[in-house]
Amino acid sequence: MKKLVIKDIARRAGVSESAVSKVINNYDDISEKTKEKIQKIIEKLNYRPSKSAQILRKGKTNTIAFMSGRIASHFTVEILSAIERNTFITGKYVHGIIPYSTNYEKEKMYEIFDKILYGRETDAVIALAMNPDLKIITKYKKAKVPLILIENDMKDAHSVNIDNHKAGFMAAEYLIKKGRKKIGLICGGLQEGTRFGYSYAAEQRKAGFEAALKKYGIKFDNRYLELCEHYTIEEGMELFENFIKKGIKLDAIFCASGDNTAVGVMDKAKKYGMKIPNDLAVVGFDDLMYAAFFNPPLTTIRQPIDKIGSAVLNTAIEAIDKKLKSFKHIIIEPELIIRSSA
Amino acid sequence: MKKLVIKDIARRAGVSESAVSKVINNYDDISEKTKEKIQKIIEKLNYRPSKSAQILRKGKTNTIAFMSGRIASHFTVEILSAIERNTFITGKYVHGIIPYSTNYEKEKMYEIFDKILYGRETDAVIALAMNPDLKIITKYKKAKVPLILIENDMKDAHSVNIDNHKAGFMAAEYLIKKGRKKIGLICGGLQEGTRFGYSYAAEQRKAGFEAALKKYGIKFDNRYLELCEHYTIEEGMELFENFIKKGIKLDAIFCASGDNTAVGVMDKAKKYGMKIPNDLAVVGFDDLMYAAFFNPPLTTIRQPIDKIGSAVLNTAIEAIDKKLKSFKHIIIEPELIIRSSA
DNA sequence: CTGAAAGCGCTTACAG
DNA sequence: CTGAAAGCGCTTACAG
Repeated sequence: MKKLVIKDIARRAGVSESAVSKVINNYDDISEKTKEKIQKIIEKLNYRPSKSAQILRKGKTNTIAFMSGRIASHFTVEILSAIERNTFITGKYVHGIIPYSTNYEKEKMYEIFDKILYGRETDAVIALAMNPDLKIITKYKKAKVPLILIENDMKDAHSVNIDNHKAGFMAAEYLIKKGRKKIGLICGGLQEGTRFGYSYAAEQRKAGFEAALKKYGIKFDNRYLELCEHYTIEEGMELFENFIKKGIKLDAIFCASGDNTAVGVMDKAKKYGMKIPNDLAVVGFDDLMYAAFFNPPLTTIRQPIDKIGSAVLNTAIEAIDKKLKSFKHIIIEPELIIRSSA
Repeated sequence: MKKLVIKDIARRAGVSESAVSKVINNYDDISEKTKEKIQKIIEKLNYRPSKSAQILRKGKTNTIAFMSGRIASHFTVEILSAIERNTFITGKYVHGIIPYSTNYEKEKMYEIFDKILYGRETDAVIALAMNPDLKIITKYKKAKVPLILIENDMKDAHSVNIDNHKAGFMAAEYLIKKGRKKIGLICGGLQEGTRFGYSYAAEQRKAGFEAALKKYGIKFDNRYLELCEHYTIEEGMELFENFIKKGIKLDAIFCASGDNTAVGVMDKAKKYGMKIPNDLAVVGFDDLMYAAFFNPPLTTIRQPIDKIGSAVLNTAIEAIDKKLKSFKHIIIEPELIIRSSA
């Protein structure tokens, strides 16, 4: 089966390739009659223009990169899916979102940033929980390739975040008002040198958490902090045991690192004979779709995923279309979802 | 910032574009000396070849399509992620897997199949739980674009499946041996006309389920069957209530439609005051990463996702490299994971 | 080992 | 309104 090219259509229709191209691209400097004739042949032969040829010629890929540590993370997926839903709504970049995962490796992250930029692979980049240095930001700015950060905020790039400070504050304040005194914090992205590096969002959550403690006159004991790296259920279990090993008896834990961690914490705490929330109150982060079905149902901070998704995609589209004079920094309100775990 | 092209590199190195191309493509008919000189300049200027130009010229996209109803489904994600992990292992098609979602619409599915094929968008297509007609299969075969089906099986396409018949059998037999007599079945993909259409995998699961019943002399009452369409937790709740409404009192339910359904069923059953597993045993399907943390922990059929992922990717790669003389039909063993819900 | 030339399949000014 | 021509940025025979 020979591949169909524009010349084949032109020949059969008895017109020029330009004419066919005009039909493909919906230009209007073409007569209705010719247009119809060409359309019929295109449909009959099921012709579609070669994507790569179009990209090469137009210099526009109609494609947006979505970078994350890995797509398998359920939070990542919910974000990606929200973006996808919004492509259907706007009709733009449908099937044009390409996932790139850094495998949580910093080097790979830089490689991908470079590859996309210099290889002109996509029209824009959406980066979830990525913490590139200023050099990357500047390169993208200079090359005028829009970069939209989620869970990060830098002056010379667009960004969409929830109010992480407020989220941390809300969680802590809720626990304090419930009478909890010894509140542990599990948080990722607080240390530069590690595999997972620094996260702006995490820092904000911690700051908000501490602000609430301070407001109510509670001093934050640094031993009440455990650092998260992998964001898995298993790590939540380990981290809970770290508190035990340190001989610390908490009456609450705020898992700023996400619901996965909270699931692990609850599971392990129960194995130590603790009742949740009586002996230990647990608050998660994200509100995964399963949060209401864990044992007990998880109290958590909801990230309004769909709002984030639409803000991100719209910003990307506007930036690609050069409708943005300056960098957008969108803040979305988090929400405390109260269930049974706290 | 002017975009760097091969000519720039050639000029700076004082060589021809061909020479640069040879370095990019790792050809060896070039002297070490020239090669090094060119490499240095490429590195210094951070040059990357234009992907679309390469694709256009080489006729190979280095890209594989991954089709599914939507990527947001957690099962889909786990499969996609397994494929992704395997791209890192093989070093092939890294960041070359492009998700296409049909939004569960049959028409969109056909549109995507055509678009990919005629627009030469990818080198191969992996289709999860898609049920295209013979015409599509034949078109792909003729065009020699490899098509790998997951959760479906057709003569003229590659496929990777678990043994769904056995899975259905295992689930039913386990419940019967536990003394359950009135076993309900929730299953998707059994009806052509609907939005979600027919699924080969679902049919097999049901057949296996019925085979076990038959073996133990239990007659399957058709009122014990509820049809699933959306595979969500909420639908699981509804479907459970359908049994109640029909006045049917079951002592077990096998959710062949997946763990999500099982979660919904358990939740609603508890609201009706039933104890799980005492009053109602529930078996799910998939073994999602959260399955052990629901209330109670879910007994379920595990799909060995990573095995599926590597089988799928390897088949795709082999097929693209034309190493396959005939269509591969890979069957992977399912596994019954016993926890507390049954 | 090196490079000039053709061409992949389109789109875009431009002339008519 | 129509079409001839140039060119997007590469790679691939091929001649030397």
